[in-house]
Amino acid sequence: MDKTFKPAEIEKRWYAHWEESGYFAPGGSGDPYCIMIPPPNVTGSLHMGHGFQQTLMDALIRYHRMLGNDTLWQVGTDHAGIATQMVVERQLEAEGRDRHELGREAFIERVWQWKGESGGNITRQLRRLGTSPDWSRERFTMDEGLSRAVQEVFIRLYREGLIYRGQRLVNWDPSLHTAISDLEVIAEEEQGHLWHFRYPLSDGSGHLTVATTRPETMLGDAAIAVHPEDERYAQLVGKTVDLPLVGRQLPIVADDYVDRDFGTGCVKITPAHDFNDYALGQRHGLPLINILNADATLSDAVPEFYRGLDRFTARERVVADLEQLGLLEKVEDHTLKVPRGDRSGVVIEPWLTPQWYVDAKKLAAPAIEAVESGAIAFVPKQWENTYFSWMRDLQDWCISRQLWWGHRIPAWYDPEGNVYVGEDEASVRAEHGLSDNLPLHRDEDVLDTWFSSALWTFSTLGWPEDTPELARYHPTSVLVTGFDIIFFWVARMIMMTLHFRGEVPFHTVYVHGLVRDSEGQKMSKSKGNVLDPIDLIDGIDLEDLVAKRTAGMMQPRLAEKIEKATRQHYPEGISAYGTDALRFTFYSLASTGRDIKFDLGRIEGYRNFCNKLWNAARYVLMNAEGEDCGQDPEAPVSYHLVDRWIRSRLQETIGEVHRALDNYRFDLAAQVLYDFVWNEYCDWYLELSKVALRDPTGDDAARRGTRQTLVQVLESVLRLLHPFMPFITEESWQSVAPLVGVRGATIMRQPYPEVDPSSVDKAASAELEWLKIIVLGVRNIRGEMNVAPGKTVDALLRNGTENDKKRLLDNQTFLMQLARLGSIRFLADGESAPAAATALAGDLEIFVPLAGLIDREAELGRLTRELNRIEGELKRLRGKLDNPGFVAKAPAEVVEREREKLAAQEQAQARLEAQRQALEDM
RNA sequence: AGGACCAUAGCUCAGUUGGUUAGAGCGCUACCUUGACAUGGUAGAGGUCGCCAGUUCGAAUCUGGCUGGUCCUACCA
Repeated sequence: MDKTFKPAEIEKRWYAHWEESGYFAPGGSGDPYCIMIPPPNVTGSLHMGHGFQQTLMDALIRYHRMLGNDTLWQVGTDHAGIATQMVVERQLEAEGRDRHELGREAFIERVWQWKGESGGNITRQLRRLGTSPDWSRERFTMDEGLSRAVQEVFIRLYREGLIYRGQRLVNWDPSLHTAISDLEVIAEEEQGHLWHFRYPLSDGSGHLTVATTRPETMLGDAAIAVHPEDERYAQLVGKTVDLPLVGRQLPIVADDYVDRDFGTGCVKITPAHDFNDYALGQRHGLPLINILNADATLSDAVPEFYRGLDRFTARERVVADLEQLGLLEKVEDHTLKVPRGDRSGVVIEPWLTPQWYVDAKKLAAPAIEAVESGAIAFVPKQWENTYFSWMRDLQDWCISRQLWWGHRIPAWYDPEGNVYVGEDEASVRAEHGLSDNLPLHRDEDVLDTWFSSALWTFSTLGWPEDTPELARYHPTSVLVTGFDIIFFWVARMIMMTLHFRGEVPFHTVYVHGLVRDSEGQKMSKSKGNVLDPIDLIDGIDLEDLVAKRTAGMMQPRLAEKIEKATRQHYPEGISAYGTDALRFTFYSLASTGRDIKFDLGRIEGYRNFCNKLWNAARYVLMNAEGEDCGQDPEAPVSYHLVDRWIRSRLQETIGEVHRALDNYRFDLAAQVLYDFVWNEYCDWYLELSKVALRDPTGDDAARRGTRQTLVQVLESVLRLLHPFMPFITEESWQSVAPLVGVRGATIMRQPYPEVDPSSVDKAASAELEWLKIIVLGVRNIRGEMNVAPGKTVDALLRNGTENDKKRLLDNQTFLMQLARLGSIRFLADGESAPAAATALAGDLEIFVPLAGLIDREAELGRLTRELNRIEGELKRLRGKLDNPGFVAKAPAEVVEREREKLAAQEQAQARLEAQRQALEDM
């Protein structure tokens, strides 16, 4: 074994072996346990959020697999309609072509081809994380089976009246030429202007002033609205104004939507280009004047002069023309929220188009009920509120997209515009008795990607077929997801699954935080602060990292800034930490918080932890291989105190890990394991074992017991750690397991450790605590007195009980080795203590004689500091116990505990005070 | 505007139903290459738990208010 842990080689070797051996497939006779992967976007590459999420799921899966559950982790990707189409369109653009030139069929062919070449990227990366999904069942939302499920769902919802086609305002992306959902629109504050225009009253009696942030929309104005109780305008309601530049007469209407205090209190109403205006228009029967084409140029509905202009050019033109006419009253700077498409980044237009909708309100009621009743539980629970607030105010879901890549809507139109929904053209004709010469054309649109993702839990298991997998693994056990897609995906899955399966998609939704950089900033390409989990595993040098982060940057200034920041943050690049260290870091950060700040310092610490574990295994193997470790059940074995102690502590650790994992507290599990391995097993037990194994007075049974304990505890620890650090545990386990008499092809399929109550040993714990206090007391003296580590000191004990005396007898060798003592003994009756440094272990006093190596003044200082601390403690305790309310009302055992503390502190004070006197008198 | 969440050591975070001397890792200081490990060991410094009230015998923990920060939803043209 190497002196340091080298992850790269063993990771590749073990992963290939696991996958080839089929260890990831379901199996086991226990209850089914199933997780559906939130399908990553097929165009994507692995980012820290994926890494984090996959790692959490893998721990759950490996844990349950080892618990004996029949474990299915369903893996796959989604087709990401817009994103994927954009990628391929950009490729075409680079070739100087576009998709229209290619035609729909050839274009889709091209997308499939691209998917075949690059779609495996993300799954390759998932493998690097050591995840253990059942790759043989990998699915893609555009697969034949899943497409069938999508079609089936669409047709059935249509027939049930839950899908309908309607013409209304949607969020239109003028660069992608498609509708997008509310959730794909990001509205952020930007600097703009508020233009004030005068609209002359038709009767010539003056004008009204309206304010707008989007002047070009005035060409589509249909009315002016004022507040019904606004006295300034009351007499104008019912009159009309002349719309400048257009000449149309607009009615003045009263509506309490208007805010009297904003601007002039008069609002121009453009029903075809604003969601609020649309609603107002409906109330007042106003016409919809659609002034935009699909690409956001002005349509034929505007005066000829403006037709075909881009919306922003038209804006300048309209402002200039109104100014010319003297109708521009003023322009103010104004901050407003501008809606932009999260993919394209362009300003989104509310636009009037025919689209398909799901009647979400009807589907929502049972979905709300499922969470209220506890059939589905969110962890942490607070996310249920987020879910409810979204569900209670649900809008109908626009599911059509004007794209080519996706599930094409199974609807056909005849020349009259009648719609027929069905599996294919032939069945539509047959069902509706349409003659063969009636021309039908299929709807051009595809469905929102989330429509197919909403079916994910059951479509991946074979629905609408009645498969055995569906019966066995559905409902699934837990969904692991980020809070950012509770609306997007979780809610829709619940609605669809309840409707089509009559059961919930999963029992638990575990909501994790979002990974951010060390300053809490969201990681994004444009900020240049993204970390690729693979780079943390393999390492990357500075130049490559800079190149990677600035690649494809449109703005050179931004690239420069990113380069500078990167060079500052990672002057040495990033070193290779390995998968296990990365994973353990993710677990340790997975607390209940919403933000996960990823700090390189943490991963370095856990890389060191891997190395610690590695070296602990090295030590154990060096001492156990080729030796008698008690594999033979006939050989007599006796356990020394230290063995009984570590075995007992192991049981507590096992219990805590179970509790933590059952509550999705990966951070606590990681903490408990780290603490046990490093601070107990390595720091104390391994050191104690050295003493035990070298003890010339020990017998074979005892040495056998210690070796057996060394290997058994390590072997258990490896199994405990395996769900978190799969590679290092597998590699070590292969060498360690035979020493405990276990042989197995893989640790993956070994049972997870369970608490063995018979190994819990309170007495051993107490005695070892005693040993530790003495060792730490002497070490503290040595440390503070600057005694050279190589030098031994002597220790004298006084005032011990019979128990202390017995313990000394039993543990003398351990004390001497661990505290580097030359001798240790009790003072004889009547023997006076020499000038010494003092430590206390309860009643027991420990003296380390000064005898030339300890500084009297330094010891006086040390005693004084300790006495001051005790003084503070006494004050606190006396204050508490002098309070009659406390003594009367607090539970008796609490009062008793405080009294004991007080007595102990008083005694410590007396002892140390006496010692100080003694030193001062010298 | 409404709602949610957060505020604990220099940094990143734990702290279970109120009772601990408030913990961990990283960082910091001193000493040490001792036979598993310098990706290490030993010892140490460092916190009036954001602020103010209240409930209680007792508050980091419960309640209210304030301040600061993050996010979500809805948006005023």
